[in-house]
Amino acid sequence: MTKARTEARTRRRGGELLRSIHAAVLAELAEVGLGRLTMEGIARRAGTAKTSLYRRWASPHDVLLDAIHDEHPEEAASPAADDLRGDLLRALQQLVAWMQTPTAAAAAAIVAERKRYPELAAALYERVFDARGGRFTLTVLRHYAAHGQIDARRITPVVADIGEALVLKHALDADAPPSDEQLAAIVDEAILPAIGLGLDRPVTAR
Amino acid sequence: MTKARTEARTRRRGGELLRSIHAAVLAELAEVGLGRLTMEGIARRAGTAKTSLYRRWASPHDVLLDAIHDEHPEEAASPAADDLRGDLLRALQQLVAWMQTPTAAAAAAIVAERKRYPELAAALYERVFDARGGRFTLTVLRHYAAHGQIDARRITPVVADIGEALVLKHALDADAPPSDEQLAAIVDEAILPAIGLGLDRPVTAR
DNA sequence: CGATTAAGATACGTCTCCGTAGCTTAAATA
DNA sequence: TATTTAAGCTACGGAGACGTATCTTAATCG
Repeated sequence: MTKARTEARTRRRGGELLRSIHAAVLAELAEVGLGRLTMEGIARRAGTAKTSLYRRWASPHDVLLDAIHDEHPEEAASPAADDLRGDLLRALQQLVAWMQTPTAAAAAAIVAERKRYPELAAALYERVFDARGGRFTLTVLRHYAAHGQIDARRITPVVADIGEALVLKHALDADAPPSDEQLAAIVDEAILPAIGLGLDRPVTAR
Repeated sequence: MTKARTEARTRRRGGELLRSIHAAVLAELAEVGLGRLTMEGIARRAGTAKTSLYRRWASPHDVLLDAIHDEHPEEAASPAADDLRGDLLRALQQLVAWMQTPTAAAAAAIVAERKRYPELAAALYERVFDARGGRFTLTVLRHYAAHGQIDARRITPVVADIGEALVLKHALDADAPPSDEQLAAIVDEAILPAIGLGLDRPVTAR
């Protein structure tokens, strides 16, 4: 008697199976967390056999690293027009969009537990954060500084981090990314004043 | 023959034992993470019997909640002198000091995994973040606004978060809290400009 | 001091995951 | 089509944690 289970007759190989496994490990990470990632769990979710995983990877973390490596988005930084405020806003919107990616969720989990799994964190920085520029608003700020529209001396490490830091903090506090209005407030009330382009009064009534 | 193990002759009870268990669960959390907290691990580390834990708590998370509840620091906000910059700096220093606390490490772990363990996160906010004011720089800003030294309309939610957000981001990026010089840069380059007290040129050469 | 309370020690069956072995069989390749 | 390659399936002993039960005994209280 053949098995005749629900698993049908088709046997996936190579790329198709690989993509399924990558999706499975990211989903598993989101559900059970980094500390409970397990070969059995990944195999279950991917609908494959544990032995097939062990043929390619030695541990759940190795599977995860491969998944992160292959799924990273790799989008370019925003090209700057002649609209500093709009470009800053778009840069933060790109950041928010990326934050809702499965890869970003995985990255957050890894960063949060970096003390426990330093190799994972190191690989993450190497393969994701360094690969994509990382810096969202900094790209914009440098562009306008290069064109003499803002004082280059104002673009300190602290100033370059303001936008990202506030988006991050908002996401942590509210458990949701900031809205476009909140992004605008970040630009108007924090970033622009820091580069010497503050308005005389708050833009958002409050 | 009695056991004569290293565990000596003294049997701890009540408060002493409880404190040991609280320390154990925080240490265990730091070492293995929230997803791998285990009654056996806590018992081992506290040098007590698993059965003694089950008599009081139903799960590792319950032990952890008790520990957080009892260990929270509860320090008061900085009293404001007539030195806005200095008070902001001191507020951020208080934040940095708290971040190095075991309770803060536990809080970070819980916040990072709040999607997975929402009851834990809820309890954390209730028992820690609400209990202590939470807001470090906000207390200072409100004080000076009340005394008319800064424009109250400038103190928006975004502006109130700038200091904390940058400290947090620095800690995440560098895996270490910011130094006093870096705190000063945060105050001078981000917070003060946002409340309309920016200097004409950057304070820290860079 | 005697009685009561709470902690320590041990043991148990059950689960889940570990990593590996062996075999079968579908898919790709020559 | 025949062969090779890679995936699926099942099973195993080992480890660690689960939650509970039982018994002993130290600490505390009346």
